[in-house]
Amino acid sequence: MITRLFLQSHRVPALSADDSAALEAASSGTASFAARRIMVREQTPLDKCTLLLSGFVERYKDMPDGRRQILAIHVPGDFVDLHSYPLKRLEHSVAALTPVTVASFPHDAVRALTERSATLTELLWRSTLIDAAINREWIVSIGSRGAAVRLAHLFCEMFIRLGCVGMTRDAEFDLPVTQIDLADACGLTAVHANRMLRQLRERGLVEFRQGLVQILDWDRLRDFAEFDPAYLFLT
Amino acid sequence: MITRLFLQSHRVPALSADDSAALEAASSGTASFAARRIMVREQTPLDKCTLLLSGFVERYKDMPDGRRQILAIHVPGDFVDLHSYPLKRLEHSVAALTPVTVASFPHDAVRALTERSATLTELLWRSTLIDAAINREWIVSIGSRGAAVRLAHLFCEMFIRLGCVGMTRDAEFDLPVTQIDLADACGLTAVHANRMLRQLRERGLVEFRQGLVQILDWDRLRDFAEFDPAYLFLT
DNA sequence: CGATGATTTGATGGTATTCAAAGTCGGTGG
DNA sequence: CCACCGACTTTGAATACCATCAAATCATCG
Repeated sequence: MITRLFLQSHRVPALSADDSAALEAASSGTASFAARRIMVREQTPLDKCTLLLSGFVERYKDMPDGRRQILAIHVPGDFVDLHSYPLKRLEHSVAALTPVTVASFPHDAVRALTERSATLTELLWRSTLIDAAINREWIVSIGSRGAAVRLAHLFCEMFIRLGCVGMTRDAEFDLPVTQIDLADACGLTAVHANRMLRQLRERGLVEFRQGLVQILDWDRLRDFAEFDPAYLFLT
Repeated sequence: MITRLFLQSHRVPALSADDSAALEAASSGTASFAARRIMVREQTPLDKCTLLLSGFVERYKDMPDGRRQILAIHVPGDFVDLHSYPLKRLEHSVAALTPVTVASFPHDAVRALTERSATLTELLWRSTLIDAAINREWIVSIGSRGAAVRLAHLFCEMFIRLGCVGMTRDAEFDLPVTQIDLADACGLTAVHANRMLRQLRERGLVEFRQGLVQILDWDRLRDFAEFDPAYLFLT
């Protein structure tokens, strides 16, 4: 059941057995990547999409001056580059944050799915648009929230998204990234991210160390981060 | 020909006469909105999509503290909220920047289009994903470019996008927004945006006043803004 | 156990925000 | 037609926030 986590995180109420089987069968196989390995380089023509089965993946853009902006962090069950089907190439790169396993879905097979079922089409399309909604929430975060709030918001988002695929334990979860990664995602320097993380810890909101996030007070963290999960479209 | 500008800006090489006619016929009619009118309020259930025929539209989110983050600026030919078809509601609001005319496409009609043609499906899907790619470029801009560069980049983007629909004149174009809007789009205060606009003018790159953008030196502006139109997927 | 990459801390400077006020522009009504 | 009004633009001064530079400490791993 390669597509189990994908369907689980999208709370699909009713997908016919037929559609479900067709989606599962559309995969052409699985693959693995080592941690920190570049999986897709920007502008490379693509002919298949990648469903993340295990591990964490980032989408990012490198800037001419050496800066790096992370655009998305993907968790198991995410269709990392489903948008390559209509676009044929990506304008950003994709890399593994940890060792990962993925399933491949050839563009031809995706097209066949869309010809077969409008419901499947809507599900897949919807999945790419939830990614876009997350992109927009990051615009809000980076554009109009302070540094500490940005980090807190990211932790809230990951807590909810990982919870959907059963990857949280009570009030903690693994987020196997460095402070540099957090900084690159939030549009901060690593130094400043470090100071803000300390502040979040000292305020008793959330603690991050070595890829482990411990939520100290969910209610206060949520309020501090102005976090409203509506943009994740879980309902 | 309601869909003329949409098809023009997406450089569709070959859409069958049938598909083209079906798309055109999917519209349920047109409507108008006054400038600064809210067209869609966030979280309202939607049953139709909106194609912008004339005028400018913004997508934005209001923050609890009164700040406002603009997420996208739409020009004629843009399917402003096509993503409401798979999502059923929007996590942001939509408002007219100028007087606008739009064409409506009921979700049912869009679904019928996807059942009818995989090529049309791909075209519509692709259109929503180009919006997402623009969202991501804004993340890059806001997250890792300085204020003046952000503004310059936005002017470059609008110049190219408006050029696609024939709304530029030589080296100038109308961008009927206020400095406050520019600031809200770029994650700046209006005061700082004003200072940076002066800097851009004094550097001889681009001049903005009263909704008119005049490009003083395109090559230098493009370089200054680190602008690469690849993310617009025009080819 | 050195080497490498990540985290932490300090000092300093630059960028952008905030607060305040004056100036400009269009539009409206007397 | 002109005075007035509100919204936008522009400027100044003080401050806050975040970046930069530098160096020390801490992990982790070959």
